[in-house]
Amino acid sequence: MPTSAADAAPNAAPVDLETRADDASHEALRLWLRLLTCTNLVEADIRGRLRESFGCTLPRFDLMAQLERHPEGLKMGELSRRMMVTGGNVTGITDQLQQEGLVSREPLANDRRAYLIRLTPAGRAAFTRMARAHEQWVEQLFEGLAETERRALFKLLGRLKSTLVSA
Amino acid sequence: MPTSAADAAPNAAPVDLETRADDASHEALRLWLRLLTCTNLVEADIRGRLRESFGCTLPRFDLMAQLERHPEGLKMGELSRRMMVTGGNVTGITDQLQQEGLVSREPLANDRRAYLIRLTPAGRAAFTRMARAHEQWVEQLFEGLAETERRALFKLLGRLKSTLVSA
DNA sequence: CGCATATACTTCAGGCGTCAACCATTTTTC
DNA sequence: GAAAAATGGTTGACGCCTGAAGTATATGCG
Repeated sequence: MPTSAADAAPNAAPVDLETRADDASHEALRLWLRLLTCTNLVEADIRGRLRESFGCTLPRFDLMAQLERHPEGLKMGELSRRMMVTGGNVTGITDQLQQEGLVSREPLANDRRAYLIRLTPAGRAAFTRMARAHEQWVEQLFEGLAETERRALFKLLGRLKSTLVSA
Repeated sequence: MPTSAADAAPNAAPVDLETRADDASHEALRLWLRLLTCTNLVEADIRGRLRESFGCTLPRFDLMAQLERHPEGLKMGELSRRMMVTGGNVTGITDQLQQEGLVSREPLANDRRAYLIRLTPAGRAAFTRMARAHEQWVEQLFEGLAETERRALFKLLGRLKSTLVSA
């Protein structure tokens, strides 16, 4: 939780521009802090429930979720990109899910370097059970916001996201 | 990155309520997903810069930031609560910062179980340098949003946060 | 007082995540 | 075609983070 270093006592020097700059920074900082807090709160809640109810972790769930919506299979790199984590990380999670028989690594005809990762039937079944609960949890977490608020928030985050990726 | 299990082909069964419920869930899910993405993008950027520019990690920076704004010192438990991480985690990070001479653990008169963690002069100096850059990074990351957008987003996140903690 | 409970912190095992280095296989380039 | 570069994936070292169990001190209550 970052904070700022500059809430010192006021001084007599020309503070116009600097004060404005500081204020802008503070404002952005507080926005960022709040964004992070909200994400942490939601994430902690979901992770806890996932663990309690299904003995599953969030990353495992997320990986399976990607596969679920891409039944044709995904390569490791695609998984990595979609999950916004590094390749090495995906390797580890995939290894475990494969060990547990929830996903499969199939060789690719054209490219002998790559695999195609898919949910096994068991994996699909396990994921479906979890996804139902997961959807409800998320809906509950956000239902304190009115429909219009959710829509507005969604839109603003969309704006933010687009400026972030293009920056 | 969670997704939903239900974009199957349309069927003829009565889909009214269920469809609505699904839509509401999908909506919340997409909102959550977008929130997470934005946070991840910002966090990754800042972490990378912090590492490149100062060889520091985000958690270390955050811990020091908490101490900076509480010069009277904080107990481990307070740090843990403010940083929204477990106590065990704070122990580890504090150990390292202490090793590096950036923070100090001072015994507490009333309570021999607790310490008071404080920035050392060296720690304060190091943090001040980093905080200056950090503020600019954050401001840059959000400057793609107009002032009114930032304000609106800040407000909406405040609403979300309050519903989350009270839930 | 003396026991029970609560609090402050640490430790440990294990999973997540990064980065950097590495191997194997394409693809490019000349 | 062969050397060079790019791509797909894995590995290993290291740090963050959690949950559960453990230690030490404080507090409450009979």
